[in-house]
Amino acid sequence: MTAQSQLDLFGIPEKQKKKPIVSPSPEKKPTEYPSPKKKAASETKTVDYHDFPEDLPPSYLVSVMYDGKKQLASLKLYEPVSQKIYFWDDNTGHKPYCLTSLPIEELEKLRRVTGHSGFDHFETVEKFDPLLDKQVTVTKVVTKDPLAIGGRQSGCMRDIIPEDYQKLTGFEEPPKVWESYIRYYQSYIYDNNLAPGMLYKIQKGNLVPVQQTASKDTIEKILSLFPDVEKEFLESVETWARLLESPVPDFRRVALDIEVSSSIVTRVPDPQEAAHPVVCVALFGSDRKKEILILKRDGIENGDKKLPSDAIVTYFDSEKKLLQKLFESLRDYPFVLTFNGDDFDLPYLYNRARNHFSFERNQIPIQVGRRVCRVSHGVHIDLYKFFFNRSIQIYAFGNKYRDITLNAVGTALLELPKIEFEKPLSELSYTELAEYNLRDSEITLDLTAFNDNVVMKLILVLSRIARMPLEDVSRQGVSRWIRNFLYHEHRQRNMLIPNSEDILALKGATSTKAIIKGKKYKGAIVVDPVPGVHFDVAVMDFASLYPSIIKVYNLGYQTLLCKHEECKTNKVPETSHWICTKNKALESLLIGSLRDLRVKWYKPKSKDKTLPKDLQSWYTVIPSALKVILNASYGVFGSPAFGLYCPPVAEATAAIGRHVITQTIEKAKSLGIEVLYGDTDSLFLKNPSPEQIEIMAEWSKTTMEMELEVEKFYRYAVFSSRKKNYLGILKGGGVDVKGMTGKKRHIPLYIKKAFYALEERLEQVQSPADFDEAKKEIKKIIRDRYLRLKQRRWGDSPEELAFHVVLGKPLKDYKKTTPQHVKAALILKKIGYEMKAGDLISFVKVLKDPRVKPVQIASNSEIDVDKYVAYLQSTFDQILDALGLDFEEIIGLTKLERFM
DNA sequence: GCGGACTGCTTACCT
DNA sequence: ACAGGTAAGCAGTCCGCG
Repeated sequence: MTAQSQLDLFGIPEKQKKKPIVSPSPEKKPTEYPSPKKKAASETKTVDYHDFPEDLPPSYLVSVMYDGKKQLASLKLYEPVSQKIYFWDDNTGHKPYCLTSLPIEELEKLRRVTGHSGFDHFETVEKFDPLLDKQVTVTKVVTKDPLAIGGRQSGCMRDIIPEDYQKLTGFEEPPKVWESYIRYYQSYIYDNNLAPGMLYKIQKGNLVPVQQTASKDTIEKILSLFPDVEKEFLESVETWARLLESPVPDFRRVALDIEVSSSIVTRVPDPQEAAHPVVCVALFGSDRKKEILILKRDGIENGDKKLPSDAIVTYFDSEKKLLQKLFESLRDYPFVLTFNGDDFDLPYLYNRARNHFSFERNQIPIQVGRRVCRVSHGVHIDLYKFFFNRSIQIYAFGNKYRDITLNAVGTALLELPKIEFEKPLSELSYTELAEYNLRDSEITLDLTAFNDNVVMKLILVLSRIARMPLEDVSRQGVSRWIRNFLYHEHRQRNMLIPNSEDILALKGATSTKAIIKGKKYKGAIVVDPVPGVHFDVAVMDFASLYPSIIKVYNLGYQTLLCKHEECKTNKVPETSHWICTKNKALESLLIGSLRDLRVKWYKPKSKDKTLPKDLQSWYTVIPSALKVILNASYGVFGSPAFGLYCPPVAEATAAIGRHVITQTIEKAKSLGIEVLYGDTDSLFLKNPSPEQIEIMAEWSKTTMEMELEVEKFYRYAVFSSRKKNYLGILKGGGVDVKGMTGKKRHIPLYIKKAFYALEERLEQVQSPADFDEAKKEIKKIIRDRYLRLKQRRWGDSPEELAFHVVLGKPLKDYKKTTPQHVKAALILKKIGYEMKAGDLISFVKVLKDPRVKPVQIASNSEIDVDKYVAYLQSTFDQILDALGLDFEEIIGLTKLERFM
């Protein structure tokens, strides 16, 4: 539950390694298989990258899609030796279907069903209904086409079965339809027990999974960590272990970035219209191959920028030829990376080519969808979407990047900033533009290549866990990942996948009252801190508290509020909910085994420095991926967007969490340990002895089955009376600052600098005796900053005084109030800036009326100094309280002056 | 007409 | 489109005040 961790994937960038296959357990290279016949990318108009080999050596399943023309599932496989994508079409005759409670005889009465152009046939099947807790007989309605099940048009099975049957019989309760919302290719993955990201081969035209014989030892080792567990739990661990211990390919890929000429500087060109020419394109390959395509234009200087000597630079007289060459180069790479390519680069290229140069569809290797753009010959990954993902941002990259722009993410993760120019892009020379363009593509590529390709590995491992194509897993959120792996497990066990609304109707009600207005249920406990400076503080926390609770307490939508009378006494504390004592919940089993695998195997592995480099890299990726999933595994149950949405599951988890921590606090007190603070799953203990710590850990394990461990020791910690707000100096150095204003991103740099100086000074303090001296210097730091403000000596421009606040929604949606950053944004809009949700607004506080001004147009003379003094005060009050200091006294106001 | 108490909105953060 | 809890600042409203 801790957000920060040594396990995040951020690190100093390394040179990308050249290695065909990175295998955690050394695999035989698949060279014994015949090499697939080569098919050169021809320059003719034919786009037939569908290469359907009879035999294919071990290849990674990277995507599954539905081919509407052929009406079947089509797979993309990445062969790591030739580094090409091959296609395989389903040959098993698998078809789309949904399930319904109506028997065949009744369904046959429904004309619109049997007469539907997409209708294929009915089958009677047995399933286990997890909501009714019994075997049921249902009818499988099989169709020729997924659209017949539940497309966007009306008249599909999902709608007409209940509608028409109700009309026919006049019954109040319409018959149920299940699994009609599942995408066909996902259904195909579930039914065939496929795992995207894993190795398959094609043998005499059939798809065959490749068994990983060499990883057997590792699997055995892992399983031996779980001695006395139930068979089902062990099987689950084994499945996860197989998915996670498989080798990883080297992804041959290219980053694409385009530049478009535009008349208005502050506006992004519309990709639908694609009205302006594509003037420059940069391609940056994982083989470090650089290609720059430049359109010749009137009046543009060549410029004197030196481009890299190994870059292939081509000038084009005609934009059409440029596009042709670009498409040809793109086809050479199985994986295409962009930053915002779904919404800009790819649709722009497609529409430009179609609308202005009459390209045929098959001449463009781009497929434009509503929200996603694919490349027809391979896999397109839009890194904007991936890095935008909150879970990835926080848990995988430890919140290292704040806003999601190529520059911000690039700077934070790569130390490779964008190239800046004083003039607008339209005025750049050819070589200047090319340099800029190439750098963007380089950043894009490196975002996936740094730290030994962690990002590619992360996407791969997530797609294995979630059973989703790489394209989807990189674009969708954690609730989809968790939903899909749970759906898959339902199918594997022949369980009916319940409709979300049925779960909600049966067990949707919560029974606690949230502290925050508008929330569904009560959450975690935050203990009031003991204000002051405390030396020798041990921070103990529960390892994955919520996943542990889900595991130990058997939580899941099936087991909460179950049907059995005899379970009703098995109450969740502080709620009216009960938990089943007869059956095991699927979520409990799966999340539990995943948690145990992370704690028992992957976390220790990640600290093992004796492993070879590539293995070390892999063993940092996996715990991060697991962390992302586990951290969200509780929250999704409280989210309506989640397919198995069940608020009582989330509510019970939080309630048990409160119970666990409350008991632990009581235990500490009974041992005579002072509890200084605690939040959700952590306890700050004042100077406990090693024995006391041991007793706490042991007690927690035996009485609650929860693992309580020391996370860190503070030499001393500083608390005010505020929750979620403290500063801790670690034993051995380093400062943790949590929740303090001085660290928040929106605060002006001018104030942050003072806060940082304070931090540095506090870090020097070794003992209570050192504080006297430190306090003196802290007073000086604050007084200096204050005086400089008063004397208006902050620099040539008010840059350092700017607040930086994100625009949370489109400007027009601020209806109830107009916050200051919105006022600033409105001014910017007036002078021609395009303002959209997610933009970071920088503004300063001024004396004149709207009291704020965008920093771009503000000058030193108009700054409202007193406002900044007030901010300085509130920022430092958070610390000064505890140190026994007073801001106003520090800046030289006497008690009397303050009173007045 | 104005100021203080209050509520609600908004953002950033913690676990 | 994972959750709830907390801090802070500001916008807007209501009420009392001869």
